[in-house]
Amino acid sequence: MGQQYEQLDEETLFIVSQTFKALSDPTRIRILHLLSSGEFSVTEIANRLSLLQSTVSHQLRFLKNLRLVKYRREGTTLYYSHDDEHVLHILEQTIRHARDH
Amino acid sequence: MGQQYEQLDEETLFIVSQTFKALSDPTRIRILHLLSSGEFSVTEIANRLSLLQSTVSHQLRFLKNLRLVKYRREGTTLYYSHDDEHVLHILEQTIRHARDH
DNA sequence: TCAATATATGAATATATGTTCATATAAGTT
DNA sequence: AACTTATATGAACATATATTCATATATTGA
Repeated sequence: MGQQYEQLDEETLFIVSQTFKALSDPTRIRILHLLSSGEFSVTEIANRLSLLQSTVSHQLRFLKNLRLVKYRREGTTLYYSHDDEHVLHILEQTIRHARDH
Repeated sequence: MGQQYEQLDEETLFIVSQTFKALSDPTRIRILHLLSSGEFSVTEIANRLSLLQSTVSHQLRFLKNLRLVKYRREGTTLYYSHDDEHVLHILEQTIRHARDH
């Protein structure tokens, strides 16, 4: 096996580092992990994870900029859900790996 | 499909965030990506990636603390190589994914 | 032991980042 | 329009982080 080494161009490097940066913060991990099980409003997320509404909102913006989450509106409520299967897969995979010590 | 949601304990959260933090920096990504193709000394890594020896050494220490790399000594030279197949797999997987836009 | 080479380390600095507080915006209801 | 509820935003702050410079350590060979 062993894939071949190929120089990383600036753009790829940027995308990859941004992707992992999104997954490097405990709060964002918790939010994404929660969203892996369904759709939740900002308030619901804050309540379930014992976080301030502002904190959740800021982090959701971060995740939305990277297109890792999306939302739909229902009245004044915004329901957030995940929007990147690949990244979610990597997260869940790593969580399982971490749990096995 | 759809795996079940399960609360993340502190330890798992820490391990997962640390792992992704290691992959969130462009310099560390470049080092790990280079090491995916073989064994290199600190000086070789610095030359190939146009980095200061000190920078490489600091980042290698970071990666070594997380057991993502290891080294063997030959005289005064330390040859570093990767030491975590799982993390390397995730990195290469994400690089390929990023390259497809 | 001295010199040369390879690597590690610590301090300093600049920058990035996460959270909090206060407040703004937006939609719905009366 | 006023009020309520849900969410977003901006500033301020504290902390974390990456890089650089100068220097220390370690190994080898003369």
